[in-house]
Amino acid sequence: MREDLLNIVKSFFRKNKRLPSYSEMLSLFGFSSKNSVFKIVRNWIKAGFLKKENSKLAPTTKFFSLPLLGFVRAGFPILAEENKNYLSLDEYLIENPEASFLLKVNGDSLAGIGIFEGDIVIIERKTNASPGDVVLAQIDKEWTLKILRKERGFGRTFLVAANPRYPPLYPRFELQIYGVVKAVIRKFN
Amino acid sequence: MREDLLNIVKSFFRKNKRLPSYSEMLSLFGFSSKNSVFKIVRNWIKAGFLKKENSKLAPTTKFFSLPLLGFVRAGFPILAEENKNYLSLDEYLIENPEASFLLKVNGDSLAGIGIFEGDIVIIERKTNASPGDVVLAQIDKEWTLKILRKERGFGRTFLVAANPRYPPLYPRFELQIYGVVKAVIRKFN
DNA sequence: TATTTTAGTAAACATTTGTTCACCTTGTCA
DNA sequence: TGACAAGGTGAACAAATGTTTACTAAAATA
Repeated sequence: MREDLLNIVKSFFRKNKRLPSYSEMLSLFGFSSKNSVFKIVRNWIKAGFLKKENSKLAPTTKFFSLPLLGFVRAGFPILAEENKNYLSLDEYLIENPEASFLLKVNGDSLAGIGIFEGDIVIIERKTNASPGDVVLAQIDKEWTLKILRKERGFGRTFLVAANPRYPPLYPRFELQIYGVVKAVIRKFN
Repeated sequence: MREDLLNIVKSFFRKNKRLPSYSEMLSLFGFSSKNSVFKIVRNWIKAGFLKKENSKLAPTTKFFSLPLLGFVRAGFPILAEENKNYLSLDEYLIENPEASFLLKVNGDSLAGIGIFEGDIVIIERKTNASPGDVVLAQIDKEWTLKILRKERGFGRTFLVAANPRYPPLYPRFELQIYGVVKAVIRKFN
């Protein structure tokens, strides 16, 4: 399956954001006949790393994905080839790219749910949200990132932090929701 | 700048994992001369969304990126066009794709540093790590995800949780580091 | 208003693309 | 041992690609 050659293609894509043409692979691989490339590519298509529609080559999701492991139980991760799952982060995290943006978090008001200063949250623009959602909102003209709550009965909506040091925020005049947090990411080091 | 047409191209790329050819853009845009496409693409290249090397078209990082906002201070997010930053998640999160894999977390032993059950961590394969790193390790043949610590002086290395309910783990025989956690991601809902 | 720039059409073209065919070598395995 | 699939070379080719040139209409600008 020439995993080595596939890695060459992967790093070419990483660098150039496109697949190499057959002639380019020719020199990348050090071969001298386009047909060898043709046959190798055919295998990758069969294996599901690449695909072709009307003779235009493109990667598949699998091409970009990292293996996803899981623990069977406290003890052993599933490493077996057949149990591997693959996940492409971009696709996993961003469902609606047109309406999404990122926000760098500051403050520790959401520390209780594991959102810390410096984390990046993925926010999807929308003006409605459900109780429990983490929302980017404007409360009485002041921007903030908090958890949305609703009073029992036909209650008002208000905002709470996930940190006992911050009191709940009840809007004096209006509470305008701007987007909801779909994911958090944090990089170490 | 025809942002609308660029969005068509973006969603084409999202779906097909490649850029459309000029003829394909022709029908995507509803134009009837390849030259109009040529000129539009030329503008996108000038604007930094696409690039070209020896007449092969490819996206740039900016093409994939989401706008990254930040709070100036408690109060207002930077929304101004000129202050926008862009970030491509895949590139940001995975520095070394060949050596990286994902692991679904279970247990709450790292809850103190905001790593919860169900989160996904990005692990980079390596056998050495520094104290303070979150590591995937085998301690006396048992796999675990913990924080690496080193005793003062010329001390032994051992593992600790980020949760008072779990005691530190000193290896009886050996502590084998398998990789270090570079990032965490958590999806809501 | 007159003038320049921008966005589009239409046709022509060299280059490059992916594909196919015939052939050769090598290692696998029955 | 013999057969056969797999991996490679080399040449040939139709189709599609990106580019160029000339021309037009509309919009921006002075």
